[in-house]
Amino acid sequence: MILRECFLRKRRFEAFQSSLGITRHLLAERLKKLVRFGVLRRVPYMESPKRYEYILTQKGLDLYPIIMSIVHWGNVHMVDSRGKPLLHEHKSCGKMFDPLMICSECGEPLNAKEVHTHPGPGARQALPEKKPAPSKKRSDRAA
Amino acid sequence: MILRECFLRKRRFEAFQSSLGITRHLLAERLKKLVRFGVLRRVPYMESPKRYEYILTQKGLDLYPIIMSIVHWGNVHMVDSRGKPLLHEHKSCGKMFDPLMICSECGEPLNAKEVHTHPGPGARQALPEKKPAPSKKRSDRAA
DNA sequence: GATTGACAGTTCTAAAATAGAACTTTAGGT
DNA sequence: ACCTAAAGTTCTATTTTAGAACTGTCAATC
Repeated sequence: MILRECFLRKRRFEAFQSSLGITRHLLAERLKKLVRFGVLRRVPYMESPKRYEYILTQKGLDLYPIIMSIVHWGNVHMVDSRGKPLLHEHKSCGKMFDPLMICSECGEPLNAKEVHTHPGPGARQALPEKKPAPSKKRSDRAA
Repeated sequence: MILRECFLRKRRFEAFQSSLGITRHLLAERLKKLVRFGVLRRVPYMESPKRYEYILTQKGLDLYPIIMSIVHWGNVHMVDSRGKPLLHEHKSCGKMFDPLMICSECGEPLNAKEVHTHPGPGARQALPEKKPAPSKKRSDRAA
């Protein structure tokens, strides 16, 4: 939710706090974490008293498709009779739009059933089993 | 993470538990919640002893773009030298791909700076202020 | 010149949520 | 008889979060 607000151009502590209703304590922690993760940058906008604002790094900006798809899901599945809570306008083409996820190779819209997943080179290994010895099988016992 | 596993075709309690390492208690709660929210359906696959599996509803399947974009973000920003943890193959075109989010109207890839957000008809009203009475101003006190 | 208000936090305690581990139930296998 | 599998439940200990008040620095106001 903090990130959603960031994409809505909110940048300051009080702004996040009042629009989210989150506790100040938690907000402070989350902001620290987001900065530590490199998603936000804490930049001073005023000296004495020192005041900071939080702005998205590139790593943070790259979260945009995630936020967009969440908002879109909400627009489809969490609506009441009144309609969508949030509309998006594409400045480049001037129209109200929905985000659409496509295949980078063929351009077709993606759906779960058409996709197969493979472990990549950076796949993390299966965790070392809690029961590493399947040695309980009688056949293994003797060995 | 439970949902990610769902999209990887995991459906059963033990399967989620062992691949996520989540506590069984928490897993049971989360699954209940996801069923309550209409994202998963709990369907018996065996009578006596009753055994259930959890499968995505349409509402759940519609979360796909969210999961995809999270995985993609991870592939870009959480990699070590080895490379991507997870690869996607598009069955329709046969190629390895990345998900790409575009504007439904003009087809151009989306980026945060090109989008303007408007409150829609279903926007929730601003919360009733905690300090509804700015009556602390002396001028109001007397009244 | 004392008070008020904005802003960005910090500090407390009480109330959830989660971790970690063992236990339960129904049934098949050996 | 004992073991295993599956899908949970139950328990205590630890962590997080909620909720509210407090701090410090400045500017503006009374």
